[in-house]
Amino acid sequence: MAVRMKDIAEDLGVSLMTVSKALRNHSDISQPTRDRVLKRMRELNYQPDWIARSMVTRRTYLVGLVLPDLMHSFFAEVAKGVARKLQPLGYQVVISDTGEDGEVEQRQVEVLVNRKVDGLIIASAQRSGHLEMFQALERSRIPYVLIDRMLAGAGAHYVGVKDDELGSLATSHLIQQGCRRIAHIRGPAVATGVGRLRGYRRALARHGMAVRPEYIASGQYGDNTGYDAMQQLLQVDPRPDGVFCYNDPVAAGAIKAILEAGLRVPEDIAIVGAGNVHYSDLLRVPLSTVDQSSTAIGETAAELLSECMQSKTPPSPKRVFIPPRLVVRDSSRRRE
Amino acid sequence: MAVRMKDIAEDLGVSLMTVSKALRNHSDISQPTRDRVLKRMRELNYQPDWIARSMVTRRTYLVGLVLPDLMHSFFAEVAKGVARKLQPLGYQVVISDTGEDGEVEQRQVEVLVNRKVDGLIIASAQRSGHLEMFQALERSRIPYVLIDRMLAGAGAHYVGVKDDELGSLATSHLIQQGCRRIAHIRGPAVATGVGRLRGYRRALARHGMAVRPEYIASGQYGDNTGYDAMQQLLQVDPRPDGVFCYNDPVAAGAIKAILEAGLRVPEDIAIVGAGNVHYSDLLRVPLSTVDQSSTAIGETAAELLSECMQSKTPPSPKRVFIPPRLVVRDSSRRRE
DNA sequence: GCGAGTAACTTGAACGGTAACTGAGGCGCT
DNA sequence: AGCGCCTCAGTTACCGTTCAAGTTACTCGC
Repeated sequence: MAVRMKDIAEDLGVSLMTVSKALRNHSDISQPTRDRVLKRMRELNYQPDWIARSMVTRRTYLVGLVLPDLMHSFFAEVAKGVARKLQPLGYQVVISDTGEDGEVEQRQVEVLVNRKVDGLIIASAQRSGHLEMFQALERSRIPYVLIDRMLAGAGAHYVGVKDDELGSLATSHLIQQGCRRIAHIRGPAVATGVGRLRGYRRALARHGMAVRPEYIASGQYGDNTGYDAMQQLLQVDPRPDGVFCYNDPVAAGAIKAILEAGLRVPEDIAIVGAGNVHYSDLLRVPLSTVDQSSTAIGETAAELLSECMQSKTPPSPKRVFIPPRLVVRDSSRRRE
Repeated sequence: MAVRMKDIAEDLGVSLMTVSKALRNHSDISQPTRDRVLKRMRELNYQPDWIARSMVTRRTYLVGLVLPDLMHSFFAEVAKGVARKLQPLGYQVVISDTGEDGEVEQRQVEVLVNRKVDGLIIASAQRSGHLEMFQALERSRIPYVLIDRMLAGAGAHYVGVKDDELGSLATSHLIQQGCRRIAHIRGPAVATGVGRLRGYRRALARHGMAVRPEYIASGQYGDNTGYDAMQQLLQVDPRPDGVFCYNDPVAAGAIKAILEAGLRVPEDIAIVGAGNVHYSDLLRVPLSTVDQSSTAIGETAAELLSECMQSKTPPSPKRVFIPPRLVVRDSSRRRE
């Protein structure tokens, strides 16, 4: 089997503790001894046993990353950001895809807590108001950072954009492009969905435009719901001339519906999405969108979490807002 | 702190071992005692400590999933398939994104082996011929399954498509659609790239068409390389009228280049990709592609691996080939 | 020349489990 | 009565590490 510290100790005729100290370059050991030990370790290719170590240190160097949907490239990008920051620090990332299901999420978080991960990063699929999971999390004393979707509840760390700002930015852009009948395909009743809707409303109000309920269609997360929602909007009279979509997949679906109806994007209807997924530029009509700096979100969350995991006392809740950034492509360009 | 078996034992006035046996419903325990123990466990919400258990059982219930790029939705889909199969069995999946870098991959695999994962699923970014990593893996006795990219080397388990078959299928399709000057944007020198190229060659040969070196452009993995490669191909005289692209992102980039050059897809140039990524239908031109059943690959690999992890004796290497399936969309439809 | 101080190493007890024995009774059989 | 066997529970010994608390042996000041 693998080499253990004991083997090296016996081999060198020193005690186990000496080896252990040398390994972790503890202070009270002489340079010659330290060298002898380290040399032998290298020779035997000794690899410390994480499990045994975890057992006594109570740290696993495992971090849980709980995401609603890995196939949504926004989250895949976040995951990359998280891993990139955390791996150099010696952490491994356990990714869990909840399929946008709050209950699955809750179970997964339980499992991860049970596994004694050192920390968690969560883009929660919990509906607003459902906070049991977080109360349980608080009790477990495991530090966690929320990303993308903020929950009103307890003062948790958060990294993401302000969704109302995002919604407002996208909507204002459509107004500036000359759209006058602006619709919104809203997302589900999670924080992001609600916030973006609020931003949409606010932007309209600020420009003195009325919010027409029939211009607010319910989507969910994916492209087919965007397709369906858009078909409904096309029935409304007068037809909208601009649509702010909850996210890019929804927007892509909406564009498909518009083109199939024989209309043009952006001439007849301008479209803005959100997320700036990496293939936005390759869609039927290159998609205008609001960039959320997904990689930065992942990296920042990872940094914040690693701070929390270092300090013994839980630092006061921090909220990092990443400014949303408009990326204009063809789908909304109506004026030069 | 958390409840331990010891607490329950003392609480009930039985020995620790009794509790342990009851928990794992070992045979030599009476029903009444078992019930008493289990009841108390539930009351105290006892959660076995994975780490302590791993320490002695030498199993971690962790599985490593090593992928070249999570943002390529093909791999994200595979990951979902793997997780879906493995989580119900009590395994957690540790995902590692190697960024298509063989060295990073090697380090990551080392880390995972070191962490004593129970098994590995790998879509390797190793260039063909570089087998050190796998030799080391064999030595570690940790079961592993290769996916997507087969390596000629040792008899490892494999799940994926036959890439030459895939290449041949795509190329034949272009021929059937009436293309006569068929180019290929090839992938890197990993198994998939090589195999698809071979299939392309074979299909041309079978139809008595010559393979023209200037029709084979070097791409890599991503859409921008597809874009660049296509621009080169557009310079060739005579211009190709059909292109089989290494994968969907490459194909998407190629389409962008063609449209920007003022040509039409598929009328001037027909395009086929591979992978059937979920947004294929939403691209500039809905993309014809070869489906590789990514989810099925993930699930099958997971099943195969869990078999290996169960049986004490390493089962003989199995290769599961998933038949590639042509999905025709607009980008290659030239005949009704 | 003696106690205090210190540098360098050792000891023993966890950490929370599991596995392989060991042992106490009860029962049926000769 | 004595033997073996079965059922159920308890004992003991780890698993590989870390940590707090020793134990040496040597230096130093007075």
